Parts: sequence; C-alpha cells; structure tokens
Amino acid sequence: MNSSIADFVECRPHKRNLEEISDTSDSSKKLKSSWRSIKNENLDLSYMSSFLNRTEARDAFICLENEVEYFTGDLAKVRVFGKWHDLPRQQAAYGDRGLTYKFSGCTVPAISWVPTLLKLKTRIEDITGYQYNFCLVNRYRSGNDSMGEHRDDEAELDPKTPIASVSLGEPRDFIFRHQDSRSKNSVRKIAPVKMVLENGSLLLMNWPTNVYWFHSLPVRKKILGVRINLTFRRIIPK
DNA sequence: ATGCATCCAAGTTA
DNA sequence: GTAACTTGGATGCA
Repeated sequence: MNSSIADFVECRPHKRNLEEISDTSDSSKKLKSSWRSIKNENLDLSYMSSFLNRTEARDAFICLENEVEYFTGDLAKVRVFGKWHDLPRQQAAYGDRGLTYKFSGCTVPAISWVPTLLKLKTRIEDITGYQYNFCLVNRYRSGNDSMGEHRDDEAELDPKTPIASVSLGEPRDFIFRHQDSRSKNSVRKIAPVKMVLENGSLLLMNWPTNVYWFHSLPVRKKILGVRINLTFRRIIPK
C-alpha cells in the first residue's frame, strides 16, 4: 500500500452541514458542489462522485485486491426456497474486535481491519463526522454478479448513522424502489430512483431511506470488469 | 439473439 | 402465529 490514500486532505462538510448541501452548479462553492443530494418521499441520499480521484481509486482497488479475503465454503452460499445457491458475488466482513454480523442466518465475527479499509474509514469519518466500526465488502466479479433487492435495516445497525458506500472499479447501476411500489400492480406508483455508482464515489444512505426503500444492484450482462463495494456501518455493540 | 423487468418457487427465522 | 428474507428460472417484451 503506498501512502496516497492516507495523504489526501481536503476540507469537507461535517455532518451538521449535510442537510444544507444540495448541489451543484455553483462552481465557486467547492465544498458544496462535491455533494449531490437525491431526495424523494422518505429517501435521502448524499452522493459524492469524486470521493477518490482516479489515482487514489486505482490504488485503493489494487490494494484491496491484495488485502481482502472473501468468504469461502458455507459462508459463500445461501439457501433460498429450499435450494442452495452460490452467492452471486463475493463477500467479506471487517470490523472492530468482537463485533459480529448476522448474515443469512449465520453470525459471522468481523475480522480485524486491513490497512486500506482503515484508511478509507478514517477519510469517511473525517468527511462525514460519523464514526464507523464495521465494513461489509462485496466484490462483483462481472456484470453477471448482482445483489437482489433488500433494505439494510438490521436491528443491530445504528439507524441514524448513514451507511457509507464506497465504489471502486467498474461503474454499476444501482436502483432504489419504495416499499409500497415494488410490484407492477402495487397500489402506489412511485417511480424507482436509478443511479450509477461510479469508480471512486461515496454514497451516504441517510435516515430514513433504509426504512422505506429497497435497493438492488441488477445484473448487467455487458459489464465484464470487477466492482468492489465497501459499505461502512455503525453497529451497536451488544 | 439478447438483455432486461417482472413474477414466482417455501422453509427457516425473528 | 405470521411476516420477512434470499436467488434463479420462466415468461414476455423490445
């Protein structure tokens, strides 16, 4: 790991300011223009496309490819409707000593932080003012890998600390759908919110997004490259 | 021909 | 007791 991830320093908004940050075209306000706010009924996202510059993102990607060890065996499988499937992605869980993560019925202990994850965690904490103690790593080997629609609403998560999602590698579509508008003939018609998660970007899913909105990373057959996603979370220790 | 959206399949768990 | 959770396959459409 070279030092580039640790070294970049730039003034960023503290969490108390995040509500005020909306966008965009005012190039004189560098601090504000780096965040895009995406809002809808009970949906509140803060998106920063250039959390990492190109070089930093490439370095972080390469380092993580060396440092992260993904689940194998039973932890890489899931049972759905009675049938066992390989997960359509690779997963790993890192965090503070003693923390556990509930995952498809299993309770997995977080393994101790690796350098690149720690550096990124520190940078996110500096930018947002929130504190994180856990990181779920999802690696999508190609556009055939995906994540089905779900909410991140586990009881053990601190609901007021937004999940901070870092994207590295191949850009991928990311889709939010409101819980009342998930099927074609649902009563309410709320359009899905679609976005692209770019290389080096940071997405904050602010409360109460994960109470009302499901999100997914759909299959995209034409995509051949790898995407690594890091979701930093705050787990309330038992 | 292919990608994509939609719907559906049950058994374990909170 | 009951509702939520998971993914892949079938289908229809563009």
